Amino acid sequence: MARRIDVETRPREPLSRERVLRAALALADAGGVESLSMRRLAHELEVVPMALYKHVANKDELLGGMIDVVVEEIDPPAVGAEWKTAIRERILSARRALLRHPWASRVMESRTEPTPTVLAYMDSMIGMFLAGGFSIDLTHHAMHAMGSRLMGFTQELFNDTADTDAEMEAQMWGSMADTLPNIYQLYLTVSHDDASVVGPGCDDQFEFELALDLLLDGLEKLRDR
Amino acid sequence: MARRIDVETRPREPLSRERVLRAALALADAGGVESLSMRRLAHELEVVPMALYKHVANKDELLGGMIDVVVEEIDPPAVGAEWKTAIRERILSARRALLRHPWASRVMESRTEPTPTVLAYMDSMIGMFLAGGFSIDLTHHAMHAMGSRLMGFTQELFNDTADTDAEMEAQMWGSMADTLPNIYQLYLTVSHDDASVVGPGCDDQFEFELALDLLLDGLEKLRDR
DNA sequence: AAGCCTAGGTGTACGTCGTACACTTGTCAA
DNA sequence: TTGACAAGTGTACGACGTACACCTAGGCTT
Repeated sequence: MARRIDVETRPREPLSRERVLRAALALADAGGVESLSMRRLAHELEVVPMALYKHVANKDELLGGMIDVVVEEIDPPAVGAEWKTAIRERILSARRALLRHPWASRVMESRTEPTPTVLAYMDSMIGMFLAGGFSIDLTHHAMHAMGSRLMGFTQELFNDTADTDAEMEAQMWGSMADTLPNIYQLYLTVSHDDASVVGPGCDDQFEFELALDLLLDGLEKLRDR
Repeated sequence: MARRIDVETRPREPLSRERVLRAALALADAGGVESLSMRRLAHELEVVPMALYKHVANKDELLGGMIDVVVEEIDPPAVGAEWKTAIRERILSARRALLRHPWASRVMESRTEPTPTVLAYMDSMIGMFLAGGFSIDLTHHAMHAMGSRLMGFTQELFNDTADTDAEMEAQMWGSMADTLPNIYQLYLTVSHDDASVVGPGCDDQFEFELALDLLLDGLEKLRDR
């Protein structure tokens, strides 16, 4: 009887919480969060599913850890800058992190409890408002008014990234002229705007900054009143 | 051999899409959306799981139908009112509908494609901005800036309705004084504010209206420029 | 009256999921 | 040498959504 041959010569570096998180990030980045299962993740790491549970309590904690990684990618507050530009820049940095990991906003929304890392981010944001001369009460209102936009969330209802085939889409727009005249009108004007647009004729970055500035300017007026 | 006795005398009214939706709404209202499964829903209707599929294509379509029911609860636009109060009132009505069905916002966020009912609501919202004298372009920006708030979404990051036991909470706040000083400070001032508050010392309705007015006032300024 | 179509409800089965629990194995301290 | 402990394994369970074949009762055509 032949003895077992080591078909796998490399000793396979051991798992670790960090390695698990990295692989989970990669999986979610590549295929969306719905393609991230404990079993698939284990498979990716060439390990049996239950091995993950030695490094992560359960799937929920895994998701929390993944969010922490994303939040930690957000730049620290700029030093010495005026409050508004400092907050603005930080939120734009958060948005960049979120765009790098499109699954993150959905995951955050689906969770009920914030992780300590997220709390720390919120705490630092509160500090930025206070440092900008906002009273405690007004800072409180500001945090609520900004809401998830503080984390760079776009807060759009539907990300129109769904790629339907062109034919069906054309037919849809055709029938829309009668049933949804206003949306149709909007679509017409937007689609032949200037060329500095993303996707279906609409610059998401511009829209985000516009809404952000609307809020920040409004808050500033409240502060100075 | 005794013939089978009808132990079930009432003929059990037949299923229908509407009956399925109503039962699904009830289930989600009662126990949250995570307690809504096709199997449980079928059980509630005293029917075998697969029977549902004669009235609903699949679970996703069921969720879409549930959202439609919620959206249809939103009041129609007030006639003859000024644009800002009309939009304001309608959004507040949407918020009331959402508070009646707390699962609805999460479900909407998790979907990629809007239902025709939701599209109709958006269309009518666009119409309200146009009727208020907004240009097409500015209306477009307004719709983006309002985002999911148009549907009454609160856009808070974490709904602090999680009821942890008091002891753990007290301990948490204790350690927080050092690690999260700003959140702690906010908590201190908010918790002994005036008594016109809801829940943990914070009037969600007030915060929602404040943020809403911030945006509407800002948009109005853009329009008049 | 006879036959048949069809809408609506049933039963069984498959593949996937998260994870509990008992086990082996490899490593290092005493 | 022992024996504790951390890390990985194997098996199993109860959910889940839903494909597919089947039954059955009512109403229509002939």
